[in-house]
Amino acid sequence: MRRSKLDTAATRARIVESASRAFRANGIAATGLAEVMTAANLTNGGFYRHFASKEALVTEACVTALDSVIHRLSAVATEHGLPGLAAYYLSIGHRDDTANGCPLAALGAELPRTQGPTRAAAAAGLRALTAIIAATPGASEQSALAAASLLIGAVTMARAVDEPALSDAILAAALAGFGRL
Amino acid sequence: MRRSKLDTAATRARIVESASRAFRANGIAATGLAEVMTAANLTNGGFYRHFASKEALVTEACVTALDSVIHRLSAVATEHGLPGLAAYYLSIGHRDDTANGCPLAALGAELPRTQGPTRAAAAAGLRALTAIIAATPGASEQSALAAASLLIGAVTMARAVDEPALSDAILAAALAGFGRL
DNA sequence: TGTACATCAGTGAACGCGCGTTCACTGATGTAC
DNA sequence: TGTACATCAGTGAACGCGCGTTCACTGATGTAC
Repeated sequence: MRRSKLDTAATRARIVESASRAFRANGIAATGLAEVMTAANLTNGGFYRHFASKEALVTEACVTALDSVIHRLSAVATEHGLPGLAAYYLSIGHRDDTANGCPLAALGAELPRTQGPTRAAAAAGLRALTAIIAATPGASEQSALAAASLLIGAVTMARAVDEPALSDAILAAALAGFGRL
Repeated sequence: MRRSKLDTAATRARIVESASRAFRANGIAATGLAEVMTAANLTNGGFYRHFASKEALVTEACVTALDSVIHRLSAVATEHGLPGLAAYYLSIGHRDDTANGCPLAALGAELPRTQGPTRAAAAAGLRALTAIIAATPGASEQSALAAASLLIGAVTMARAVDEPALSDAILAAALAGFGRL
């Protein structure tokens, strides 16, 4: 039955939230809408009251995930400086919590195959991450872009390999390398 | 009808080759076996004469792609040194030819969700890339691991964003940063 | 070396299944008077 | 402010479709004598 505007907005937010975690954890193509809706305590059918298509949800889920992660990273950088930001991004906790981590690292290879708005959001997210890194006396925009790429590549690879020692070594090497960029 | 052992081996290689390109170009989850078989000039049904499952093909396709790319990168490094290697990996040509490029950059985010053998192959590939970079007087294993992560992250992001200027800037920034690692 | 037969690569149709999407229906919410 | 009715969020079943996989069949290849 019909719900209040407040309830409707809350439901929509719950779908986006659940999708944003599922996409990061299992990939966009491998995540079904039924799975997302079930995780949000809803049934399939209601989906299209909130979104025009799966792609529209993908865009919103990416935007939301990026907003949340950028906000968190920004707070860490303010409190602990650039070394703290790198340590946080390259932490074992971040590596092991793909579902709540940076979507650029979780979905990187899938982003080229998403639609325009999603890719634009990804670009904005990368710019934002770069801006956080560049907001330091002496840091150039260019070196910040390289540093951001290093963070994303390292976490992606740390998750890809199946040898714990190598995975840890990637994070440690990237942390050391981050200071040199 | 039955084929000669030579023909059979050639067919199998054709399937692996076609799969290795399709997986890199479109992702593993988004690539169907029918698509792979059609690209290899075969029909669906024959697939299981050569492979036990899609996952088995994924592993072989990754191994093959990694072998070929590592071999190419090794040759470039021998001929043009480390700067040449970085310039090659971070080239616009590599960025724009995902189907024939490095599978670590093309499939990075999908690798955590593949089976053991595929992830082991990815780890071996990353080690091989790191070894090529570390095979330079004065280069440490650790900085090579960070450098490899930078290359992979940069190409992944250069493909993800939809703004050509930003994409080019990522590659340029990574090339400059590579020298500092 | 020649013959008879078993093997098996490849075809093309079919299997069950889960996908994204649609729809008729319910009943509380929101709106118009 | 109270009433009558239109709206629409959510349900649950169904749609067509393409997926990975299986299978009966064909006929050239490989093998055994």
